[in-house]
Amino acid sequence: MPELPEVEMARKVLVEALDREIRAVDDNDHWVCRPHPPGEIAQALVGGKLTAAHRRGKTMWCETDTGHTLGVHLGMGGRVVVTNEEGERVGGGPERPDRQPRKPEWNRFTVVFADGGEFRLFDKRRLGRIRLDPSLDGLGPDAEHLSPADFRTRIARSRSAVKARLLDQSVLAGVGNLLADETLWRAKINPAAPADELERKDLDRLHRNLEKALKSAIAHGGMHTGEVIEHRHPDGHCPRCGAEMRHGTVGGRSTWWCSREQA
DNA sequence: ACTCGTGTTAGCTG
DNA sequence: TCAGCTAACACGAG
Repeated sequence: MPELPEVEMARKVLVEALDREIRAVDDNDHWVCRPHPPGEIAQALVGGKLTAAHRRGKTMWCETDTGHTLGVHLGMGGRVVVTNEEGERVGGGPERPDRQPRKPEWNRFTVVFADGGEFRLFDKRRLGRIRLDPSLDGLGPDAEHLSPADFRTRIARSRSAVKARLLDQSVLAGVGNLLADETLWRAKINPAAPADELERKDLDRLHRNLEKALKSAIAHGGMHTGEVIEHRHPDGHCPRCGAEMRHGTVGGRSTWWCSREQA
């Protein structure tokens, strides 16, 4: 689920976990908490507090008053859950009903506060990740705050497909598969076009449409609200011109584009 | 029954 | 050095 817009919503939930004394931590999921052995994250956090919640791209991290930072990544389908002393969810919108019964083992990481509330990483697929003192080296600047000039030089620095450049988190942080397709569709650029062959006007148009797509997704509650997203399927048609949508693999990911406008 | 997928990363290959 | 592929994670959807 999560791309930059969804992760920003998760960060706001995480704010509800700040300034509460940490009584216990369950860090026993060795995959989600790798490379930390069980107990290592707990030892670093218990007795302290989370003091700030940050985000760059899809990566979140909390400052603490114990000298550590706590990295939180949602992977493909992770969710941040924060509860109050009554065990009620806080910080999110209206709680959407779960289709399937929620299995306790899908809580991959838990921080228990002295007030009885909790912060949990809920993640069925186990693709999320919790790390102590994560390095942000190698993570590009946030996709939301990038100058046109910086965007142009970063994207066009390689001959890879332009979609692969958008997805590369070291180039810019926050663009996932759906946002990449939405942005390229809005800009009418073929996803497989070599990035270093794009003209300046194409790169600037791509940047403007990335900002528009991001702004729209954040305002409407996530990438699923993108204009072309619902047309990414066989028999789908371009919502602008009506031409057939094409499908293929670009940058190693499933990709849909308009056969006429993004030829 | 079987394939695909909103993400990341280490390891391998040409 | 760069670019592309694969496996691993584990579940839901079609």
